[in-house]
Amino acid sequence: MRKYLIIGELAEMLNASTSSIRYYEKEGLISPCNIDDNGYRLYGYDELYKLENILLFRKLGIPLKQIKNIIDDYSIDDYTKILNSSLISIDEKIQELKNKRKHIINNLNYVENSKNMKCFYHVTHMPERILYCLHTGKILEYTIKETYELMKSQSINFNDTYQDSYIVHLNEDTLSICLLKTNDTEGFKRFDKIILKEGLYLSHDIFIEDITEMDIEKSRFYDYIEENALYPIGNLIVIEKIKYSGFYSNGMYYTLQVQVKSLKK
Amino acid sequence: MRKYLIIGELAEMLNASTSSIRYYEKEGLISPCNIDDNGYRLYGYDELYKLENILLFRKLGIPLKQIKNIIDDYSIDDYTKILNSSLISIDEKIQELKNKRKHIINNLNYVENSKNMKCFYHVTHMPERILYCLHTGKILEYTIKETYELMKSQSINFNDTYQDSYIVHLNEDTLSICLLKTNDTEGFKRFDKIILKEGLYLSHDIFIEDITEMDIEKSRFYDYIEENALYPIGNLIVIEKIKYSGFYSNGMYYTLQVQVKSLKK
DNA sequence: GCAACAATCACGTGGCGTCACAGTTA
DNA sequence: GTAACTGTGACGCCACGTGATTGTTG
Repeated sequence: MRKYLIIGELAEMLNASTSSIRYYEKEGLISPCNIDDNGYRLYGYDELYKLENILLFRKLGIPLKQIKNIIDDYSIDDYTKILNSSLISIDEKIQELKNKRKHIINNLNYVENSKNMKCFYHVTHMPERILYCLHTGKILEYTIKETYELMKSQSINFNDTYQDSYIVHLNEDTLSICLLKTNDTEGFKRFDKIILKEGLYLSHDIFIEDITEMDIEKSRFYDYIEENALYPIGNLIVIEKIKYSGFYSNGMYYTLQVQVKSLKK
Repeated sequence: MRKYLIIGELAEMLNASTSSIRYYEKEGLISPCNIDDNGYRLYGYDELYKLENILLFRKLGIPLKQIKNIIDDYSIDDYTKILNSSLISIDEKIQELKNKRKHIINNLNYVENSKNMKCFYHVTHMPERILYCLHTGKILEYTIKETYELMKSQSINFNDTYQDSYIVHLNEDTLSICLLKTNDTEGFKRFDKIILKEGLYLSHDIFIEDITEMDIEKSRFYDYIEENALYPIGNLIVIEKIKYSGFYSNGMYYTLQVQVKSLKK
């Protein structure tokens, strides 16, 4: 019986492909311990364990050149260093994936809500939120170029407004571009802020294709408040959910919100 | 003032590169809403939101062709379907990364332990563990080819023995290839199993270059037991940690283990 | 005038996969 | 004989990045 493994057997043991093993050889990472009379590559335990480590590093996203360096002048310190650093990058990736997860779930919830939007009113307890007022003006009339210039002049990252936050309109006369955050955020401290107090809020999600529909929606919202005997406290908050207005819409998603005193107690 | 964005401005807003935007255009995913007199591409809000969604999908690892399909015949159902499926793949990725994390931490602990190996004896409480006996024979004399054939004939995945488990030697006369698992595992039920009872175990990690050193290590181990007035219960368990014997070794890592009755109480 | 943009086009990159063609094994 | 392997070498793939060359803007 043959003593060593041929390439396909090695590949099978480690769930690799023969072409990748040959590629690693071409790049100088691993070579067979022997060549059979028929020209076949032969591999032993050493190559098995070595290849397994190479595959581990590849799974960690480490490029072949770097793996080659690790192999070429191996030291325990380098080995642990690279494991430690990939531990960090794994943690970062996990965090990143969790954020994406949250983002997607928000998105899915929103789509779900928009299906049965008519009846979607809910009262929830909200933590204290902070509105950073970046600009006051009629944002809806802004061209994209003007929005861009505004954000640039204030050093605002579009992703900040897009990912975690919303653009909020306060009052009917003086619309403001605001960022809504639940934590006081370094880097936004230079802006005026308005605190939305912790408490019960009535929320209503809407989708409108033309801004003229907004008035109708607002009066519906207040009708609902009256019908359900809720007492509104303070101003109406209009949250513009740009992040949900992706490529499937010709309109915009908003959330109408107001703090309420619930009577049902 | 210009009304629309030029390519660099769009790229800046979304943290993309101009070359990727042009590439997306070449692939038919997005096109400017207008071309300026000078030939510059111009983009508006629609393109901004569309591109943002493209970038989101790219971040989720969805290939451009598939994104193009989503754009070309868009439906809410497809949109939610793809978000749901990437949710699943994100969860899988998170799980995979967590497993890698565990693997790396084990590895790091092992390297750390191997530094001060001489003094590394520890008594810990272990849960019930199950030994699946896959084969009985003198494993140490097996060629790699024989190991391969054995695993193949038993439909054992090398990764199973490698990732979560260890090869275990029971008794001195009848060495066995065993898989050590903490949960009863579907797919291994066909094998004989031995239960290692929950309880206190003395562990000792060793690294040996030649199997003849094993006897010395074993007697050292029993010396330690005697010196520290521990009562051994049952057989000595020799766990062969193939997964730590990567490309930095010419030998093999083992853990010697035995259940003990601690006198210090 | 000059730096920093824009445009187009061609080529390079990593980490393999795939294919053609010939020899080998079970 | 035949299917499934092995070998070598060349080319293809994705999602861009890079660089050359030319034109435009501020």
